[in-house]
Amino acid sequence: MNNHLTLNELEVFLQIAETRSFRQAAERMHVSQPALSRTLQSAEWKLSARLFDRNTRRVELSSAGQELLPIATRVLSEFRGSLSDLSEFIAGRRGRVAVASLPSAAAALLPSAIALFGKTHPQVMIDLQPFPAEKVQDLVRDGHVDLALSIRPADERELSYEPLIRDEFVLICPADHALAASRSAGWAEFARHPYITSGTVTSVRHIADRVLKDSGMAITPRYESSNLAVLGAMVTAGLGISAIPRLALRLIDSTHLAVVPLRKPAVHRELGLLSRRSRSLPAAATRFMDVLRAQAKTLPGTRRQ
Amino acid sequence: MNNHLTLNELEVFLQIAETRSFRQAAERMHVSQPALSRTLQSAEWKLSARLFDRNTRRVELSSAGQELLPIATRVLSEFRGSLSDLSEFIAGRRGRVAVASLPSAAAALLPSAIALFGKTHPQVMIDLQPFPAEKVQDLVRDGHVDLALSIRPADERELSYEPLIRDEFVLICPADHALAASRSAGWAEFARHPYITSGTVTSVRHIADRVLKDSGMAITPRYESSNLAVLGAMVTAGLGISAIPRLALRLIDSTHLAVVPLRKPAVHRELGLLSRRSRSLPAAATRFMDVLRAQAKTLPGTRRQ
DNA sequence: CACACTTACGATATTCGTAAGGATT
DNA sequence: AATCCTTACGAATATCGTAAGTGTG
Repeated sequence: MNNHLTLNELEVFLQIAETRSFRQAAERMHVSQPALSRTLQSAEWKLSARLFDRNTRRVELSSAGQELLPIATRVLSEFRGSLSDLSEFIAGRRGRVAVASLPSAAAALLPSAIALFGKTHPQVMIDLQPFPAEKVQDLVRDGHVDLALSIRPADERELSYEPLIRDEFVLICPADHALAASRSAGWAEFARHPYITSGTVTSVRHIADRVLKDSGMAITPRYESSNLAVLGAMVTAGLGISAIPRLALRLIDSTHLAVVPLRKPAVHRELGLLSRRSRSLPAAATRFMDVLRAQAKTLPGTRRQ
Repeated sequence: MNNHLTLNELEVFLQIAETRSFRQAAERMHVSQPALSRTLQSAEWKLSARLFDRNTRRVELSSAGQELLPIATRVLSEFRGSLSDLSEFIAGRRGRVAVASLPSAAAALLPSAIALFGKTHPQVMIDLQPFPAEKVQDLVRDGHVDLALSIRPADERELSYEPLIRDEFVLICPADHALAASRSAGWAEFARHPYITSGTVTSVRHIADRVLKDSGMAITPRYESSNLAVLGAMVTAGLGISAIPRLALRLIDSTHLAVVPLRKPAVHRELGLLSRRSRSLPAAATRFMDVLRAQAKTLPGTRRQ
């Protein structure tokens, strides 16, 4: 025989204590009165103490009952409160979502998505961490973030990747540059004008290098900056021209820049949702991914795959 | 279907979370492993969320499980702690006992009883309230105290009375008084010497008055004091002699007093345990009553009935 | 005698353990 | 192949509701 009190027994005790009547308590709990009577007896048997001094006309708390009353109230309310908090979490209405992202996506796509998500999920905290692609992958793989916005990972065994947006490469040059008025340009321009590249570790650099290598042209960068804002300033200053994904424009002061789509060949950087396989996501994270997918469709200057 | 979590389900969850293994958790809880598996599934079904990301080789907390872990720990420990406190109370090892008592018994019998009780019940607080007999009865009847030490109540329908000690009346006189050396005395002495009585509302006064009336002697008090300590001082000062129960000597500075048993006739004030009928006593109060009964047997100058 | 709690008893629902199944290393 | 979690199923246990019983005002 188990001599631990049940939550139901506590509840029965509480209802009898409140109504001072077995019959009314039974009505409240939608059970027959004998059933409730037996439940209380079971509790009393387990405690080896009467909880109510009662006869057919009076029901009063015994001393043990008086001692149990605050306990039952506290335990039950804490139990329910906590479990209700938990179901809020499970429903995705409360919690924390850790998101890693390439800096360009963090600046271009995520702020509006976070704002939209926040309207329907005020109790969910979004923790946004901008990092280069490799670091982003590590964060997802190690479980430090729930999801990420990044390029397709080399190894998809542990990581799940879902394409979201295609980000077109554009040429940037000073507003008064000869190319500024062009409707489109080719990568061959980087052989004719000083070429500024982004830092060696970025995904942008990798893609640009590959395109230039495939083209067969021998193009040597004139300058290099691992910081896109600095790179933008260098272009503005007339030091040269560069190629960046359109989304990355959000990281640059483009007031005095001209932006020309690169169409020969057209090159896109694909960005997608990264998450860890074999790990269930918090519901809030799943909801946030839904918002990101919806948001990606409406992004200007990008095309869905 | 009830969709409230069970304490057992919480416990199962906690054990699995601690051991990260269904099999080990089942051993700890002394149930078969399939039973435990089903219990967890029931919890997951009720919450509409997986609590562990698991396969046959790995058991890890899901995000919902991580959220539930501190809740389960807190709820279960509070539940057990509170119920363990309660069983201490029910066993009489913890709690509070409110005791009312005639002042003489409070001074003579109760301090040593409380000291003895305190040795075996360090967690029980005794609240001792000295009052005249009528007030004592009211306190018991209204439930303000659990038990009392007093004279037999006039109405025993609501109050239960159990005789405990018989307290012999003694004559007190100055140490240099003519009666001081007597081995015993009669109530007739109060006709031959100035007689000091206690206040009108006390049980001592009622008994003395009745004895004197029954004796047929016309004895008028010379002085009166409702405070026994003052009465004792008056006797010491030579203003007269008095009759008090032997226990009341504890309320008096008897350094310069002589105490002579009153034997013609021998008169006793009976004191007993008073408690309320139809009301279960806290276990600690019952234990204290046991100590009082034992203590009463050993009291010098009194005889058990 | 009317009302409220308790006891009795048959029916229902829940929980359990054993045994077989399936998946991962 | 070994280990661990899941599913299946019959058995044991617990809980329930109806009806009869008991006591109090």
